[in-house]
Amino acid sequence: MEELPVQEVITSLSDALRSSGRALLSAPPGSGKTTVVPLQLLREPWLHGSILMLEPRRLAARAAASRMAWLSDEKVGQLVGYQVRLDRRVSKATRIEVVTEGILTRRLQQDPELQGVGLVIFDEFHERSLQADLALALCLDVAGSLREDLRLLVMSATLDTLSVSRLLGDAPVISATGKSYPVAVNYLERGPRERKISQEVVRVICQVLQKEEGDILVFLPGAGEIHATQAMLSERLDAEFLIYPLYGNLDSAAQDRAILPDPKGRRRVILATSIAETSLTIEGVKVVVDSGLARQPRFDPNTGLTRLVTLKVSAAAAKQRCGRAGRLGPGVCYRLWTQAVQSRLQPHMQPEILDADLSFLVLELALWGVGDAADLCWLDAPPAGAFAQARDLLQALGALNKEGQITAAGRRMAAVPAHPRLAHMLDKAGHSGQVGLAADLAAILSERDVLRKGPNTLNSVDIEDRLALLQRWRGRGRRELAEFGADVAACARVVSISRQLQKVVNVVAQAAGSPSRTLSPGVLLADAYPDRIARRRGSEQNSYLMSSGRAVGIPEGDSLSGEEYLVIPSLDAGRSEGRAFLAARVTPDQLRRFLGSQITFDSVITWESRSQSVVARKEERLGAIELSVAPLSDPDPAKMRKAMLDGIKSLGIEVLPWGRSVEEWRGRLLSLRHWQPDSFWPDLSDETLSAGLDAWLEPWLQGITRRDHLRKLGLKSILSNGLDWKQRQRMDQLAPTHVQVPSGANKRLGYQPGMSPVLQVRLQEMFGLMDTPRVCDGQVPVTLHLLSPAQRPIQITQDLRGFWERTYQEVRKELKGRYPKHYWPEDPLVAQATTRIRPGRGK
DNA sequence: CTCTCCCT
Repeated sequence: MEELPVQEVITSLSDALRSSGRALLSAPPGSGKTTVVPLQLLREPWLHGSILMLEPRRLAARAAASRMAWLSDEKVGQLVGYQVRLDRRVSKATRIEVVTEGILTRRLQQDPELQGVGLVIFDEFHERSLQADLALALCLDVAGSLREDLRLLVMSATLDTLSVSRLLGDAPVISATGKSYPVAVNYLERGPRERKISQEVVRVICQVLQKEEGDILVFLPGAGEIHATQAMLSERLDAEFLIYPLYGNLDSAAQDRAILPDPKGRRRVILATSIAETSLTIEGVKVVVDSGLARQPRFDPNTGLTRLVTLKVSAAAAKQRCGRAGRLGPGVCYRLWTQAVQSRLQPHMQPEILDADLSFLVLELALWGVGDAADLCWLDAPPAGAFAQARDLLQALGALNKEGQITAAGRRMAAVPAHPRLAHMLDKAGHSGQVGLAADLAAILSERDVLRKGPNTLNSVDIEDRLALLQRWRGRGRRELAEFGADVAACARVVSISRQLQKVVNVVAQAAGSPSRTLSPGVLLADAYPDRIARRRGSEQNSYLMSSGRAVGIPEGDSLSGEEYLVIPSLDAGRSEGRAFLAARVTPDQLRRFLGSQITFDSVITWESRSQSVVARKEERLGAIELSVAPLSDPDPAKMRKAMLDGIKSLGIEVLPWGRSVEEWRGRLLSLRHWQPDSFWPDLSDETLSAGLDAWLEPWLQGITRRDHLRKLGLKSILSNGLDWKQRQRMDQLAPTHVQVPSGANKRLGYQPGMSPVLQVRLQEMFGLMDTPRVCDGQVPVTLHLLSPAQRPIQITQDLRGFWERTYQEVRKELKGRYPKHYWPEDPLVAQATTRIRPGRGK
């Protein structure tokens, strides 16, 4: 104990704590701070009461307690004790108690004064877990008001010491050195054709095995990369090398195999996630190969879901990984990135509080009496978006009232050691006598999956398969459990957790009640996860839409494949489609019976472009999913007309029955509007009609529900509806449909908006007329298209008089040659107009 | 060839 480097700073640390009550100890791994500091400080005369030390992991808490007990020549539970979930070793004699983070929060909530405690130590604070940040905020609150004599010590390996010191009220910073061996760092470039990280890692491992001695620890981001690397590596390496995967979801027997050195002394390659960074220590490692990647959860407050992202590690994490090669003697570290990249790494990983589901934290704060996070002091305050999402969820679960204050149900939920959703489920189950099943479900969802995953195991996300394993565990089939693909250690843990939950709920529940009804797992879970009830999407076998509107897939060939309705409590949000990890069947009838208040009935009246018609249906919905559809018996006529209008808008006004006569009528009107802009002529242009559809067309759409029905519309009478009798008279007068020509025939005028109307007429029919006919009270001359007897155009003019005077004689010569039998008088103005070959003769 | 880690 005397040799440890932290000994040198104990005196100054003690002085700092005595005088200012707060201190920050910065010491790298191997300094001995976790065991030396509590034991030494316990002897200080200024300390009144016991020491409470916080560890981020159960394993670390137990290990620290037993090491300290051993150093003080005692058994654990005497002077030094510990408490983690489901395991408590303390006695009246205990003066140093090591606890995990959740335990400290519980204790603070039950006894905010922390009676009998003189010093709280936060170990490994640089990991910045959500729980540790919360615990420190609560302790600062206590030490600032109720217990001004409570001393606080924050210990960390690498940390932004300045900001922590400021948070602690400018507490003194004490630094100690570590005791570890030097590790030589090598930076490597990625090979040109190595597209996958596993290819690169395999190449480096093969080189390193030849160059260096000792076991190799390889850091990879996740299980996928580990398995890919393992497959490639086992092809390349002889059997004399041992390859072990190591990650959290691996069962504990496999984890143990990876941690301990080979008794026969064969060389080992351990392919690990960041679990080997701090949580597990592997004996005999001399070489570290670091991919530089880590997977981290990202919580999205908009969806209430978490997804995993692969990120570059922080400089601090890379240093920590490196250090794993220098525990026994000098080591080597190979980094699969360049020095240029190294200089751009983030100094620290994002603290959990900035990227996590905050529902648990917000419930704890409400129980503490704090509705606004700003009432406490934080190193990084909880983000407003996630905070608001958590408050909304807790309100929906009945844990908070509208003002954000904790309710009676919220108090009961806070006492349940599980996620607030699961606590809510347990609380409700407590009243319906279904605690056993609810506790099993909550335990399954809180702990590692009891079903092992691998090539030869059951392919299932069905939570009922897990319940069946627990049944077997409790019954006589425990021995064969492994054959059914069970992770035996995980089963044991889940069963213990379930027992603890049942106990808590039965104590807390107001009326434990007799089993009033038998609820299915799906029903219980639907109540806790109403936003994750899912319906299969159409013809897809494995794709679902959740009530929240998000898409989720289940694995192909899963035992739940093809199920119509599921509740999906556990999933990865993914980018566009999520992936389900655990799900339960549910039926629409169950949803109606137990989630009735969340089901809505919508009358949907809408244009459906597929059938080109208005559809009116009654939809029974749970959020984004549709439980049933039926035709609407008495749809609101106004909404029907509106939907038809939407259809017409989407198709464009071309779909209306524009016949020739409507177009002609509109041409006349638009022409008048052009000639008399200040008069009352309405604007019936395409643009204006399209823009004003709702006003002019809507009243006429009664009973019109399909595109075909539009033929029935009398468009001309609809459009002329805006003109009164007098205006119509005036229109006929100013823009007549026909004019009479000298031959006596009535000729149609062709109106184009903005242009003079066109009169097409054979030249012979115009003999005797001196001037161009005019419309619009004589303001607008028509445009004459003078035609030959064969209706070929001869001349276009608005000046008939000029034509007679200047052009006629020339035209006459030509026509005479081509139509010799026809009548071509020398003086057209005195000649008689005719519709025939010559005037006065028969046909 | 699929899920990082941790906690009441």
